[in-house]
Amino acid sequence: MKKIEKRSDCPLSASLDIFGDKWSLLIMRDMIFYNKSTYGDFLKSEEKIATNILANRLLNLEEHQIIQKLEHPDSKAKVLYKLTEKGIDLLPIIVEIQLWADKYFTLPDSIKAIVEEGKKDKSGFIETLTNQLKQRINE
Amino acid sequence: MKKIEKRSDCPLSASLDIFGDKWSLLIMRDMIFYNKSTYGDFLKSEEKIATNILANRLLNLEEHQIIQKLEHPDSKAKVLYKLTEKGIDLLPIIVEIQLWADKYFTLPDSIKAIVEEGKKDKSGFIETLTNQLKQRINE
DNA sequence: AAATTTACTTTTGTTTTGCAAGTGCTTCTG
DNA sequence: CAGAAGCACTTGCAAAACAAAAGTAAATTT
Repeated sequence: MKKIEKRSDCPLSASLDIFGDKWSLLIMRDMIFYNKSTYGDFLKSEEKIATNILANRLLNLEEHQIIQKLEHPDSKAKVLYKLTEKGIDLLPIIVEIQLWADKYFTLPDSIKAIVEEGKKDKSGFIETLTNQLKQRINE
Repeated sequence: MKKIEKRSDCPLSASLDIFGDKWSLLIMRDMIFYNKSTYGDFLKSEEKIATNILANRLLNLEEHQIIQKLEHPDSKAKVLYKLTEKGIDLLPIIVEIQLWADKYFTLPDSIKAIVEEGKKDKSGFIETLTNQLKQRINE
């Protein structure tokens, strides 16, 4: 899809080449925290991603093996998007962003609860959730 | 500069609205790890950011109080860009991205060393560097 | 005082994004 | 079992963001 031109050897730069945009990590959030797994699920998110952008991002994430595309058990019309281990390992990054936001913004109560969990015992929270998610890979 | 349209109340989304692009965190990396502080410094980076984009990003980071613009002690022709506490607190995010990259990419030796430090004792590494950087705010 | 450095701005494309509509394959409904 | 609806995209087009190059203006160096 997009030309892959590595800007430098810097690991940060290389990572941003993959998910350094306004949408990719939101898709990951939806998969990790809200268990979303279909195209339609992602479209329903609060941020209202455009359908072409969503298709583009899903393809990109798949190409980088952060998600995988599988047959949906319930219907042939559906596609099941599933996290890979590489994708699950983005969780610590997302949590750190949330904690930063918690420090400097006012969060809505609905979200506050989950961020609070990560704040109390960060590595425990990440480890537990990561293990849960990795379990699901082989289901 | 840019219209600020918060896409949602999600802390992740709000954070990505600020630094969710391919350049902002690289500028932060340059300030945090390489002690860069002037426009010219940032332009010299390996990734070759365009001057207009750099100006735009610096303004954006300043507007969000992630960096501050000060008089350069050495010359009136120079501008000194300095991290704020809010900016320094992005360090854990950057470190997590580097650790993720370390797990899934091959890093060049030059960078490997510093990432290795963060890997051995993540929170110690972050805390030490954060303290150093926060010291410098009041200099 | 001329050349250079520094921090931008402007101009001119190119690329990406976002919206709306359309496509083609399933699956449900009467 | 035909038509409607659901689902995962694709396409077309205008608007916005981005990128490369050149230009500007103040400060500093030579």
